[in-house]
Amino acid sequence: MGRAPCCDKANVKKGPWSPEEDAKLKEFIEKYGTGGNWIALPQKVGLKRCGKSCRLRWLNYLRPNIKHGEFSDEEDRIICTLYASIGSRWSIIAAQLPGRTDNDIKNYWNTKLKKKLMGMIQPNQGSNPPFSATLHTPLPQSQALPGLSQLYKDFSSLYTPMDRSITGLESISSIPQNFLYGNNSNIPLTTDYQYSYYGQNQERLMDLKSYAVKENMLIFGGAEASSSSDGSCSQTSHGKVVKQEEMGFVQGLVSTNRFEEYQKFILDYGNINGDNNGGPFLDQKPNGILGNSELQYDIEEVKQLISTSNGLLNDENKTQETGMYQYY
DNA sequence: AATCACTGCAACCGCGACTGG
DNA sequence: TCCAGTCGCGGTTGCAGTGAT
Repeated sequence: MGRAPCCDKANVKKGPWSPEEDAKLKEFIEKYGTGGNWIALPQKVGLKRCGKSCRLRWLNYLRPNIKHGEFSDEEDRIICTLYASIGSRWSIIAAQLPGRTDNDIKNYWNTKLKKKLMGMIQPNQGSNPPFSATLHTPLPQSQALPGLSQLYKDFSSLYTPMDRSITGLESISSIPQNFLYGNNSNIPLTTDYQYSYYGQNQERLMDLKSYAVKENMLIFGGAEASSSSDGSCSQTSHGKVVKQEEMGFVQGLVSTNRFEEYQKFILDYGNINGDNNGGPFLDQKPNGILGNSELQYDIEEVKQLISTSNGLLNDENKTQETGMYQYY
């Protein structure tokens, strides 16, 4: 038995939207809203379109403040960072890029950014890196510190499945910077990556170090490190919202179940908007954690990531993922 | 000028998750 | 608790535009 169609496909127009249809839909929604029911909307509007199609058209094209056109380097960086950390969760990534839609970002990744990165990690092809890139020197294996498998275990005990009723996409959109910031104040990035995690009450729960063990570490983004020298934290209250965000990231982290491979991706990243006050991430910059506008990728990992085009997730993992954690 | 190949993007499709009766 | 209806997401497709031959 098949799934019931969401609309009467025989009487539904498909294909590109005409300006008239756009105008009708836009006018209606601006006047009356969606009414919380997309399926019923086309009839109200007088369109022979599927409700899903209307929703898509509105979200991706007609909705106010949609930004089209070139992606900036900053946006590239954000996309790369988040893709490396959470995979193809386009809606979450889009939430970090005001005015961009998940579809836009998905298309951009599939058609341009992926190629850009592939070009960069295949230097023989002679293309320029999308952002400034430098090579890192190999690190001593002997200095290896606990990897993310251990981290995963630790977090598993800290978090429980999430209650969606108190969460939303918006909340998860703010991946806690705590994890993305590395402390490079004293130790060169090339030899030390420090994971720092601050939970509620700004208590430092975990402070892990890891060392890159492979050669050819890449840095995406500017080489210049920015710091939060005063050590102050702009967000003084860490209630549920913060926890949701933490959860979002941790889930993104642990859901991959490939921590040892994953750990080299999200090593040190900060100051995502290139200033000190912008963006949802920076608001939560914890005490003493330094931002660094660099992203570090292991070449082979990036290659693999791109070539699989499934990010860090696969079906095999999804079962386990949903069993242990829900994403939202 | 015609044809072909490639690219980018809008739109569609199917599925899992959620919700309310 | 179940189930139908709906939403939202990510993968995929189709097509128009553009460049190369």
